[in-house]
Amino acid sequence: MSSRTDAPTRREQILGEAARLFAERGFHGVGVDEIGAAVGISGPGLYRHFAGKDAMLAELLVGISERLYRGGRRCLTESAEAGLAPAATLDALVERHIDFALDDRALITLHDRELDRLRDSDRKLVRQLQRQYVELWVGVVREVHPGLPEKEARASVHAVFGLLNSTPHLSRPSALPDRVTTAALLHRLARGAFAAAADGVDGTDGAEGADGAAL
Amino acid sequence: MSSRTDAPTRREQILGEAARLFAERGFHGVGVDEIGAAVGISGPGLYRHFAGKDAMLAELLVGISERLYRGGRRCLTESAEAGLAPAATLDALVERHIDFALDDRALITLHDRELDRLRDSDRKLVRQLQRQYVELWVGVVREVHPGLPEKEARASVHAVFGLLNSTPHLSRPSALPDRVTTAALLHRLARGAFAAAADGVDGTDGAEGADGAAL
DNA sequence: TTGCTCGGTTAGTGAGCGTTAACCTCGCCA
DNA sequence: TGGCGAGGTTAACGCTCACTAACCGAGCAA
Repeated sequence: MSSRTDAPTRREQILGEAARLFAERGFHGVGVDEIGAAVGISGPGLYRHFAGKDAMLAELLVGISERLYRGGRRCLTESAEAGLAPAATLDALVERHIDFALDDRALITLHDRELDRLRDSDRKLVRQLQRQYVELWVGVVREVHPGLPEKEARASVHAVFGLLNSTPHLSRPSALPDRVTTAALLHRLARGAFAAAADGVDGTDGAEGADGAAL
Repeated sequence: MSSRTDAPTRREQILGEAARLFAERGFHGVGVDEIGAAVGISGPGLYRHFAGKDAMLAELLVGISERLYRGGRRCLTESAEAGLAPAATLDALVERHIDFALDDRALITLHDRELDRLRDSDRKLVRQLQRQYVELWVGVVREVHPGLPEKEARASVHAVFGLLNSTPHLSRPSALPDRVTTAALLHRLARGAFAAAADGVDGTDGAEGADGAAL
C-alpha cells in the first residue's frame, strides 16, 4: 500500500529480486538463502516479511495478473470516453501489453511458466484474472473483425500473447533491437496477425485503420 | 534406433510419460516414483533404462531440438529441389512447425520451459540446435522480405515461434477449434505477422505469394 | 531506565526425493 | 541343468532445502 514514488520498501525489494531469480532459474531452482543474499540479508530473515517462499510467488503472480487486467480495463474505458474506434482500442491494448512485456520481463516469464506451483486458491484467482483479461481482448477483437468466430478469436488472442511475450524468453536480450524499435516491431506483428486471422472470413479486411501503413 | 512403426519399446514408453508429466507439473514437480507408476513399474526400476532423471529430460530436449532442426533443413532442401519461391519455403517451414506444435505439445512446452535444468553440455547442445533452427528461418524470412534488417528478422522469428507455440500453454485445450481449423488459423496468423514485420521497410510487401488469400 | 517491537542472526530439524544396494525371477542359450 | 543377463523389487541412505527455535541488538515510547 505504499504510495508509488516511495523508496522501495524491503518487501518490494525482496519481491523484485525474487522475481528476477525465479525467472532466471525457476521457482524450485532458487533457494531462500539466495533470495536473502540478493537483498543483503541471509536466509530465514525473509520470514519476517513473508509467510514463505510460496507466498512470494503468489504475490508476484497475483500482482502481475491484476496489473494486466486493470490496465486492460483502463484501456477500454479510456477508449470509450474518447470515442475511439475498435481498431484504435485494440492498438491501445497491444501498446500497453508490450509495455508490460518489455518492462517486466521477469514477471511475464513467471506468469506463464510457474503458474502451477501455486496453492489451489491462488491459482484459481490468477487463472480467473487471466481469463478476464483474455475475454477483454476477445471482445475488442470481435468488434474489429465481426466475422471471426469466437473460438478462433480466442485462439488468436492466445497466440498473440505468445507473440508479445516472446522477448522475455530470449536467452540473450542483446540480440534485440533497441526498445522503441522492438516495441514498434511487436506492434506491427500483432496487428498483422489479427488482420490475417480475419482474412477470408469477414469482409472488412481489417486492422490498418489507425495510421496507414504501406500495402 | 528402433524402426518407426515398432511397438513402443520400454524406453520410449517411459520417455512419453515423462514428457507428459514434466510438461504438466514441471521437471522438479514430478518424482521418479510417479514416472515409474505411469508405466506400471515403480520407482528405481527406471534406472535400468536411464542413468537418472536428468538423462530423461536431456534425451527429450535434445530429441525435439534435433527433430525441429532436421525437419527445417529438410524443408529447405526439398523446396530447393522443387524450385519453390522463398515465400512457399517459408510456408513449408510454418506448416511443419505447426505440426510439431500440435502433435507434440508436451515436448514443445518442455523445450522452452525446462531448458536450464540441463547439464551444461546438454544445454549447450540444445541451444546450438535452437540457434541453427532460428537461423534457418531468419535466412528464409530475409529472402522473402529483403528490406527487413537482420535483428528485426530474428526478433520476428522468435515472436512467431511464441505465437505458434502458444497452443500448448492453454490450460484447457478444448477451448481450441478442431485441429485443421487451428492449424489453418495459426498459419494465417504467422504469415500475417511476417508480412506486417516488413511493412513500410521493404517495397515488396509480401507474403501472400502462395495461395492468394483475400485482401 | 525499562521494556516492547521490529528486523535481523545462527543452529537445528524434518520432510522429500534422487539414487544406490542387495536381492529376486524369469527366459534363454550352451 | 546350469548359468547368466535383463528387468524388476524393497529398503535404506544422504543431501538439499524450506522452515522453526532461540537469541540479540537497535530504536523508541512511557
